[in-house]
Parts: sequence; C-alpha cells; structure tokens
Amino acid sequence: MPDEHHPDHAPLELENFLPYRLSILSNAVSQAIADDYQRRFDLSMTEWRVMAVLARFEGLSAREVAERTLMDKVAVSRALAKLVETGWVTRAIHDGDKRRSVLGLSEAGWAIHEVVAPMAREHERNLLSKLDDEERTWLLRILDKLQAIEPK
Amino acid sequence: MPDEHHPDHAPLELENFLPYRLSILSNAVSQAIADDYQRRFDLSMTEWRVMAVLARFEGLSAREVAERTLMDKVAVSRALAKLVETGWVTRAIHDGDKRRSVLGLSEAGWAIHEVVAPMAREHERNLLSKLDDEERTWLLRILDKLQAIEPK
DNA sequence: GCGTTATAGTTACATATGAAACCATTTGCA
DNA sequence: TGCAAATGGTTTCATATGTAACTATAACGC
Repeated sequence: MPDEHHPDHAPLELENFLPYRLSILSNAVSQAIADDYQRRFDLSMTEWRVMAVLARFEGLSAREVAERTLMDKVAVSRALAKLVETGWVTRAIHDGDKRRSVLGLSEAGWAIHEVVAPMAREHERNLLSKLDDEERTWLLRILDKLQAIEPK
Repeated sequence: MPDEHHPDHAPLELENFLPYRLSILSNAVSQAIADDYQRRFDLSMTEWRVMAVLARFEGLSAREVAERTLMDKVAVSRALAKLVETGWVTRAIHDGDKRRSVLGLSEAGWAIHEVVAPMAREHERNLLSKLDDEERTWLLRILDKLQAIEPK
C-alpha cells in the first residue's frame, strides 16, 4: 500500500491514476500505428485486426474472428463487408452450414499483410527499445497477471 | 532481443502483440470504471475527466481543461455543455478576456465527485492488488519510461 | 416430421467522435 | 489607431460505434 494515503474523496490526480495512464499510453501507441496504415491503405484498426487473425487462421467464420479479436460481431461484420468489397478478404459459405462464412485473405490481402505486419512489428520494437531487458521481462509478467483477471 | 525471431512478414500474433495487449487491458479497466458511474450518474468518461480536473484546479478555462485531460477542445466543449446544463459545473466569463470561461464544480458537482472519486480509486486499488509490491514498483517505472517518449 | 429455440450474420437506429468551418474577441504591429 | 493574424469556444457535418431488431438456417425435443 502506498505511503502517502490520499483521502478517498480528495481530487483524483489523473496523471497518477493508473487506468488513465494506461488509457493515454495505449491510445498513443495504437493510434501511431493505425495512422500509419490508415494513411497508406485506408485500413481501419478493426479491419487490420481482422486481417491479422485471418492471416494466422485460414477459414475462420465471422463469429470466430470476433472471438479472436475481442471485437463484437457487428464490428466484424462491417469490417468484413469492406474487406470483401476491396478484395482483400475472400468469403465463401460453409458446406453443411449455410449460415457460416468461411473467410481468408486473398492474394491482394496477403500483399497488404506483408507490408503492414512489419510496420506494426517495427512500432512494437521501437516501443520496447525504450526499456531495458529487465523492464521488458517485468512488463510482460505484469501484463500477464493483470490480464488474467480483467476479462472476467 | 527475443530469441525466437519471427520473420517480419509472418502473421502477427495479436495476443502477444504489445500494443494490442495494452489496448485490451486499458479498455477493460476503463470501461469497468466508466460503467459504474455511467449507470449511477449518467456521466460519460469524458465528463468525469473534466470534473476530476476541475476538482483539482478551480477556475480553469476550457482550453486548459483540454490540455490537462488530453482531450480535444470539441470534446471538452460538449462535456461542459452537458455538465453546466445539469448544474454540476459552473461557468463564468473571465474578466479582461470575454472569450475565456472560468470553470469550477458547483456544490452538486462536488457531491458527485465525493462519490465517484472513491469509486475510481477503489477500482485502481483492486487492479493493483493483483500485483505484489515489486511488480507495482516496476509497473510505475515502466509507465514513466514509456510515457516519457510517446507524447512526442 | 414439426414447432420451438438457438445461432450466424446483417440492418436500422440512435449516440459518440473528430475535422473543419465558424463567430467573437483579443493581440501584434505598421 | 486600425487591420491582419491568433485564440477561445461552439456548431456543423461526416463517420464510427453499440444496441436492438431482424433474416436465414440449423439444432433440439417430442
């Protein structure tokens, strides 16, 4: 427990309030990356995330994409509509279940992926380069612990 | 540098991609808090942030609120419109500069603050309780370092 | 088999958000 | 002074996002 004990009703110091700090940092980082591929490919963050999971898992359904990206199904549906439209994602109908779609990256989609994935990694590398080895280790460990809980 | 070196073009593993993890964690945390005061007071996150800085700094102008919350001035303008409307924030005109407003919490605003600030702190405490002392120390240190850079 | 319930996905609507245009006032400077 | 440029703040418009309703298909219980 912290030494200096603020009374609970005292004004909150946003700049020292953990949720706020996380939010600012996270937005800055994600936005910096998104700006990059948005400008170059007119690709939104949700769209990119959909492409990223389809690159790893060929043939997912829309619901499975939603699960893997933690986005809701409406967001996925919209992202897919646009991605299929632009021809970066292919969509077929599952044999044996006509409700399900079977999704994957097209040739063109893979080409985009080949550009964007390295960009994203580069941003991550750049961020991690601000930390030393010890700090990197702790950060991952701390994230593991915090995330083990939150997604109740 | 990590041992296992993924080729840059390999599919991104979202669940191990730092910016994505930050974003998921941050959203989960902020949303949990916001849900709380949203439900009880119909107060949005931006509105609460405005109230929080006004609790600390009496008499700020809208622009200064925007600076302190890192929100853009349109968002602040809208939040203020609602907060003044509901009577939780007072707005006067600066003497000597009729463009500036002079903002502060009203009695009612302070009363809300007295309820919400402890709620927020409680959430933060709860989050930090998942970590031990050593981890907490590292976390703060790491956030300091990462934030020193990003807000270019 | 057949009606009920559940599931995959889309559409509609209402609200939130951001960028740019806009007013009013103030500042800088010839 | 007086006029161009800057600043505080609001409004407008276009886009994004979330919730709920809806369509089509499939699964379940009898």
